[in-house]
Amino acid sequence: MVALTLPDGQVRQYYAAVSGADVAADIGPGLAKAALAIRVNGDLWDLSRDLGDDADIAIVTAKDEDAVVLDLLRHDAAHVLAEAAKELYPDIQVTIGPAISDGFYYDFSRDEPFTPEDLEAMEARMHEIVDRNEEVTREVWDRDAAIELFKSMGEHYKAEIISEIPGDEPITLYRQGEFIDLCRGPHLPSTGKLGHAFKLTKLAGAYWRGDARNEMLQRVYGTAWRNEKELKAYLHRLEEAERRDHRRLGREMDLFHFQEEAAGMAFWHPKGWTLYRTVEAYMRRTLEAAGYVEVKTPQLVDRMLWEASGHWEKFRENMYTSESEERIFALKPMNCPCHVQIFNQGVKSYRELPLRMAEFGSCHRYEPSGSLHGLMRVRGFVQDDAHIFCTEDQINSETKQFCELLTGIYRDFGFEEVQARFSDRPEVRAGTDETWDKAEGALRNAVEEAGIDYTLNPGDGAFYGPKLDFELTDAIGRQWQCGTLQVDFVLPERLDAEYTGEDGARHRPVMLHRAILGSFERFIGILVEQYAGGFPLWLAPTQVAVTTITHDGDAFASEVAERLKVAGLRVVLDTSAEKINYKVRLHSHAKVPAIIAVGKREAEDGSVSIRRLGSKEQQSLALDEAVARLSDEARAPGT
RNA sequence: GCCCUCAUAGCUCAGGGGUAGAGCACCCCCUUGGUAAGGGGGAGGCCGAAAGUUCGAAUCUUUCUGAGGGCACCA
Repeated sequence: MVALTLPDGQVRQYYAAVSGADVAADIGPGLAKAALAIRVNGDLWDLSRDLGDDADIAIVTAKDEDAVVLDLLRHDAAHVLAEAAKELYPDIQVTIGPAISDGFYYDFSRDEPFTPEDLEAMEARMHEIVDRNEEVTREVWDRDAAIELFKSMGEHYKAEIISEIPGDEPITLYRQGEFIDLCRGPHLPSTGKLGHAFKLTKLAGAYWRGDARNEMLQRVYGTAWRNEKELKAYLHRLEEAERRDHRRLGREMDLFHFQEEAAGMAFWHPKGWTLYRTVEAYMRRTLEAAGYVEVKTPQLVDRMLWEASGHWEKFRENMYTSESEERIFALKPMNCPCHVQIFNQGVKSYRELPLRMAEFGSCHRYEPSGSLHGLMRVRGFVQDDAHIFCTEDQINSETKQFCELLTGIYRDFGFEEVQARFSDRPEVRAGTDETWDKAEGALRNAVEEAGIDYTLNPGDGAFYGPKLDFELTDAIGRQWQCGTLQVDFVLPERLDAEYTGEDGARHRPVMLHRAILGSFERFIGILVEQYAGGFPLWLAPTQVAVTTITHDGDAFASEVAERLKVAGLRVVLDTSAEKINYKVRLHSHAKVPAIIAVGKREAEDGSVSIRRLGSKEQQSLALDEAVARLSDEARAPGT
């Protein structure tokens, strides 16, 4: 006899073996129809599986927790895709096909590449398979028999996967129609349950087992949802992301461009550079207020220094080099060794610590061509870098201060949500356990006291010290890793940094490597996407457009523009012979936050009509009042 | 770096073995119109680069470069 306890506490007793489907049917025909899977003592099972023992159970339907249902659905979609692919191209090998966020993929091995037409054909076949409503059955196989089966089908990848499944795990195969696949499950009871709210989205290459030394497989990506409405919402989300794409907006708003001759390095246009300088000025001000000193170090440094710092050995492949006077120089990929050189000038006393040394350091790194991505991944960039030289005892307070500085800065840029990832000691590391204890404890305390949510990343610290990585969340929920704080015991040693302590003896300082924006390029890319180009007044490259309705307003418009400029605002004056409708449209497209229109009326009474970006409303104000309000709003944080 | 796709005017794109086309943007003229496109005219391209096939290549082939989507990488 089996006793099954439902979520509401009700206990059902069965004398014969029952499956989840049986129980659902027993409870009611509606549930039987809606049932997708069953939860058995917390684990998700197929409906067809026999429930052997007493258990707490819950029938899973489409109404259940999003993540669970969507995962089931997407995993099934991957199987249906594989079935479709096998039907259409019998010569291919299937490998793996998991559910991922927003969808699923399946990796295939095939000599001939898939074409976009193949993608359409596979999608069409998937819909057919759903309509066939094939029953999905679970089978437990003997390991060797399963390996033989897949080998006989020419599915060598599958055979390889089976042979690596731990011995104590059962080998389960799922059959739907003619298609049989190795899978942990669970699956929906039949292919019809998938429904039609899915779409194949893209073709891509992917290495077998994610290793670049292996064969490149062909990956087919798709998205799958419970219903058409959700699918549409998802596609809409993609459009929204595309609308915000900084590469597109960068061109449309005339902020920057890239070209072949300098792949991965931005050409900043006047408007983009204005934005850049605004961000830079803000950072300079904020860092100075936080007790940093700013420095500037050389771009091109002899390899001797990189050898001493250890970069030459570890990162040489990614460094640009140049030769002259029979010496090899490298464009700096980081600023830290140079900062230590400044620290090392003269004799440092403990009284000078913590020494917070900042640089807007222009760095170059050779990034693989395939990884370049607009401003987000570039080869030439400027870090908002700084190194804090301090004692071990100061790690705690410096970290805490840093966390506060960072959240304040993110907030000023409109990012409220910050998450941290805390990476502690790796297996192979420098420094004593005692020092690591101290450093880890300091970082963890600080991030907690700063009220930042954090997750643990055990063993992922740098060999020279633990670190905190900071992620901010943007307006459409995407996360970007920008800030970092790394404790370093090694570099001061390698480059022989020291200070005289209270005891008169020489000591090694600890170095905290830290950045908040990460790189200006990337951060500005994120800002563009965050605001979809519609910047708050203080950041907008052009803050006010002064437009005229008729030429009667030209003289007054010039006066208005001049007044605004004197008040420190970035203004364009548009006295062209276009109609006001056209001008409003033009400057709205340019995402100018404030459009002022002046005509005869305004010229006569010395007022202006202001229209804010995104609003259809106009506000009529006296010129003085308008200048005061706009310049007040345009004031950058900290000024 | 690897796989797939792409590269035609400033932008978005059409065309396609017989030396190029639209809309917007740009310039000029007319229009002075009260809040998201008034009208007319003009200028603008060696069709990403190189080689090959061909009587003839923007079009076909190959290589290269760059871009897009992934994978790998990301001190």
